[in-house]
Amino acid sequence: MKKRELINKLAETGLRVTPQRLLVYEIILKHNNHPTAEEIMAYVKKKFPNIAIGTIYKIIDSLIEKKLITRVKTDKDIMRYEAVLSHHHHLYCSKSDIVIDYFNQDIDKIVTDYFNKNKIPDFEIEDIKLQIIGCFKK
Amino acid sequence: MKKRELINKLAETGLRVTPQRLLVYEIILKHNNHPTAEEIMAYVKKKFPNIAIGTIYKIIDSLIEKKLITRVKTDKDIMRYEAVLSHHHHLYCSKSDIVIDYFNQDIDKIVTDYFNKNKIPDFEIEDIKLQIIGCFKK
DNA sequence: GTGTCTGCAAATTGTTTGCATTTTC
DNA sequence: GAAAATGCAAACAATTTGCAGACAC
Repeated sequence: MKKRELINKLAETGLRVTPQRLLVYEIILKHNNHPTAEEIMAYVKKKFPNIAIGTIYKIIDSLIEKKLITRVKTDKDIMRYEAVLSHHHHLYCSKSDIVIDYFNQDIDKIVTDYFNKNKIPDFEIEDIKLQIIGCFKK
Repeated sequence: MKKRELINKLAETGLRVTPQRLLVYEIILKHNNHPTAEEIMAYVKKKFPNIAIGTIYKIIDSLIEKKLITRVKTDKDIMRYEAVLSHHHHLYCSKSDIVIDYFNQDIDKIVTDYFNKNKIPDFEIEDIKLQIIGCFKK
């Protein structure tokens, strides 16, 4: 995605396009390791050494509110973030805290079809994500 | 589950059966709302007014280590806990921080069969859980 | 120029740690 | 009696808040 597009996406939401906010958005979008707030901070600091961690959190909150990014839940007690692109699942490494994106439209369809035929009583499904826990073979 | 069984389960793990630990285990087991540490604390305090929050965390850690309970992460940055019974999934309410257990062996089988036939390259699957996000119809 | 955003520091929240005392086995 | 668990307080880590000055629109 070009920088111009990012700027437009930000502007569309009504958020002001500040260089810090743009950079944070860019990092979360391009970094495919689901960075934590501290990791984002470290990157931003290279360009803006005076950035405050509070500002990072405020920017993150504003992006979540405008649905440009989402939180990722891991077992550990730290939040990670990702930019929502297309629908996907997560591979969780049971040995480390690593989370990898997993795209698979076949399984999406299988699961969606199943729940279309078999509704959960009194519950309106908005989204279904798979947490695939395991480990990487070396 | 009878109290006697709980005591046995605890004793089997090698953990010492103290009244505080037994009570915490009982609460997590019977409370089906995935209580937080603070919620557990509030319950335990009725019987042991001097209980310390640090003790609650130590007990929780010991139960997790012995695999009697597991962590559940929600959108908010708070840990919740549950006693692992049989394999199940979670319904996440998108409006509140509520998490409900969801048991369904049909979908378990469908998903497992799929991944038995379609392996993920370089990844050894240990478990698959569905995060079903949506909201409850009133 | 107005209202939003940043940077800074202090406050808050959830969790962990160290140690003396008590309890389980 | 030895090892482990509790209670308490202090430490820590992640996140939030309040506010003055700076910046986007």
